[in-house]
Amino acid sequence: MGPVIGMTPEKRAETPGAEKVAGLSQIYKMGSLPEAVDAARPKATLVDSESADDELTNLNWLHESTNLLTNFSFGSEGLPIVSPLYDIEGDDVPSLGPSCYPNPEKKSATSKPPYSFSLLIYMAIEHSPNKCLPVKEIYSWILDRFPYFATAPTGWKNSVRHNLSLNKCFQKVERSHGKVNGKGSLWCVDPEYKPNLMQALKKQPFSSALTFYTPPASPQSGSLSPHFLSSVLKQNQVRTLKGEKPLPLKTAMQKKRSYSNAFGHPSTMRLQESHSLATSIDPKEDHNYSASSMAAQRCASRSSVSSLSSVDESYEFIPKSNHVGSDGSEGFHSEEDTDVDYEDDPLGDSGYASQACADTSDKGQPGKKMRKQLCQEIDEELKEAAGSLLHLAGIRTCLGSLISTAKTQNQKQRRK
DNA sequence: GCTATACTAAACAGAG
DNA sequence: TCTCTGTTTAGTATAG
Repeated sequence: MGPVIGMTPEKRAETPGAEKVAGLSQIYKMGSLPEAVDAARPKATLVDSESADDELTNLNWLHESTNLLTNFSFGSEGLPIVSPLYDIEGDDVPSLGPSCYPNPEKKSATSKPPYSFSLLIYMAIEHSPNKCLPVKEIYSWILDRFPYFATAPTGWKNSVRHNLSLNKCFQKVERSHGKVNGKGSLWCVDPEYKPNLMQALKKQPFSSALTFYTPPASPQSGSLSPHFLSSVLKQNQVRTLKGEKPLPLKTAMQKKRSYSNAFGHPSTMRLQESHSLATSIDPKEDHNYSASSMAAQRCASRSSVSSLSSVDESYEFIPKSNHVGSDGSEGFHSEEDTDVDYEDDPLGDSGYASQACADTSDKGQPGKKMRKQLCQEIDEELKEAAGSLLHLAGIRTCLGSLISTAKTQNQKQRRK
């Protein structure tokens, strides 16, 4: 069984038929949804695929979805877009507005939402432009979408925090340490568990939340993985120690792309990275949420934070001497320059990084323009990276399921 | 009855 | 000091 991904939140929910206003057309459009399920397919493929994709076997939740994806798509790569979900639901729901969210929940303002807290948090985070939110923004989002909580006892906030802390689907990403504004950390969805959450959402009476899924910013960005990011980070740390200029992320990406072009198809590289990401998690990891496994969970959870947080860490490893503002050299800015004020711009399109940049550019220091430009560049890189992480999670799941399916079919053919 | 999952409450510490 | 955030523990409810 998976982590706390909304197993039976609506069991006690007071809004049973709460309308399937799901934006299925959005799901249809969004392409690389790995959670598509063909209910008609027999279960068992995972067993067969064990040797081929070991890391999948540690995800017990996948046993429920071994019928995943006979139909799926990499929307951005020109493959046919077929959404079994769409078929299953059998609905032709009108496309949603720009917000991508129909607000079905508001129909039952006084009723308890049929989602578990983990799903609510997931939706909130996914709905944010940067796929990262501080707790306060998560509260706000939930309050906005589910007015029920406005009148509910404040204990729900405690539950939200409790969930964030305990549920390893969520990763804490430290904000910069400049401590100008904003308490606490940002919370992101661990890409590794994104499919789990999507799966859980799909199991909800109405899976409107699936419409939150957003494809990566660009096809190219699919080549960025947490491992890649952290490797760039490490390289730069070494370079910094050596007194060299840090390698900008974009440069590293270019090098990587040229490498993948030379030695294989880029998509292959992506999949390899995806695999490495997956294998970074202990196969024996306990995914339960029970008290007996809390400690193990916490270990696993905390260890998995590093991959994602490396994006954020990239702000921190540059010594002040290398700072752009001081010598005009390129590179990442130091942590003191990256403070975020979420109160002023709670994750607008500018996002975390750009907000940080705005802060830095207002201090009237030399190299202002250059810094601003660099900040924008970094902002774009981070956005790409964020999109890539999500994309990789989907690709990995798709691949695993495809392998499983192919193996099963092979075996069936051999038996014949 | 047992187990797993989810929710709630409470206490506590640290930071702003 | 107060509030917010994050962590931890304990207890309860529900479903399988």
